[in-house]
Amino acid sequence: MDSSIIDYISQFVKLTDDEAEILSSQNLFRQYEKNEILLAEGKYAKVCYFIIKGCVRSYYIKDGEERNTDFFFENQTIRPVSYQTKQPSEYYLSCLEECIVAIGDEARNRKLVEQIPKLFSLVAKMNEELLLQKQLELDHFKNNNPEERYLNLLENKPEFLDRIPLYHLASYLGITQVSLSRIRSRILNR
Amino acid sequence: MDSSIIDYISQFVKLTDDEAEILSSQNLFRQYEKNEILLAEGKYAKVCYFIIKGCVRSYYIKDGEERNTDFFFENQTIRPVSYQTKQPSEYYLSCLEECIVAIGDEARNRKLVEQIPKLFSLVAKMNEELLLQKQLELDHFKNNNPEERYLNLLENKPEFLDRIPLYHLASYLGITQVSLSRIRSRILNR
DNA sequence: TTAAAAGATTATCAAAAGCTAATAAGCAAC
DNA sequence: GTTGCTTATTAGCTTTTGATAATCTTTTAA
Repeated sequence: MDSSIIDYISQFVKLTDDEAEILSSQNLFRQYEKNEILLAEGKYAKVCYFIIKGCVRSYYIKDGEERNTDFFFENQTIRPVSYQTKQPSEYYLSCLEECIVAIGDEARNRKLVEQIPKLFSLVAKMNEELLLQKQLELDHFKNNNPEERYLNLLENKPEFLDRIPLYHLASYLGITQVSLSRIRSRILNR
Repeated sequence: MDSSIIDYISQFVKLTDDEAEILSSQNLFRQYEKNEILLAEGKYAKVCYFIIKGCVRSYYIKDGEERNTDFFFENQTIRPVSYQTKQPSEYYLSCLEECIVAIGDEARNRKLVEQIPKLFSLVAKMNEELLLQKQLELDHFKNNNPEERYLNLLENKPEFLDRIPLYHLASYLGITQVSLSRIRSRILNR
């Protein structure tokens, strides 16, 4: 049994042995191939994900082109917008690498929170933190040009550069692949 | 007594008369002049705000220039990043107009949630919703050019155009004032 | 090992944004 | 009114990005 989830949650709240047992017995693991789709546009997200291993890419289609919005790695939770809104998803979730993922559907999640009430405030805390990060990310994006944003990525998320192809990073940075390539060469020749 | 807060909360959860009474008796109102600073960079945010009347601008300084991050109007809650993180604020909050604001410090807020427990899940719900909005806002910002972003503002937040000077909107749109002016004339002559 | 596919860079040209400065319009105070 | 201050537009020039196409490199699979 993989203990990633228990380890992850234990960073934030103390779990009793019973609670840890509940968690580890409840979780459902699945393996996905590279490029396999977890969630497609138009579908309803019935589940949340916790990545044990691998990398998941979130994107949507604008003018026929994929626009990447997020990349998720090990020990990250994916709670699709569609899971929250109960509306058809506007986003795709697709595996950038072969992935091992823990999956929780709504009934399972609700039952878990009933059995371990402290999970409720943990989720609230995590959402607060996520909200904060999104705010900072948006502010940064608005007030820095593409070159600054690329340098910021190099500095703060080097794993993105290691594991994600540049042509995917380009739309994540809000620019074209060609422009990103020019920025990189501009930085090199300086 | 102003009933904005009660009315606002009642949209989301049913309040008993007792609970409404607790809320309306607890709240502290303050009036601020135009251009008065609610929170300055480097200060600790000890309180949250709920705007009864007026408009508050959030900004920070980059390269000596003000960069606007948000504008808050009537019936909006401001929960400063610094209030959440307990770190000195990187943002300013300043009144764009004369304002009437309800203020709640941490002790008061905590006590309120104790007396009216359903407020806890309300706040959690609101944070979820805010997170969703920020995600959409960020995605939109990344994948639309300045002209599209301006048109989107016209379409979806016309009150911004009515109540906020263009030179403040420019940095909110991630461009210069001059560029915004060009975009506007480009749209007109078409 | 070789061919095909995927990923990255370079070149050219047009469109848009930044920078700076000048000008114009709107509005409040005297 | 007219003076000053704030807000908005316009102009000239430079830099950057977008669009498209061609080329080069790396990875994958036969």
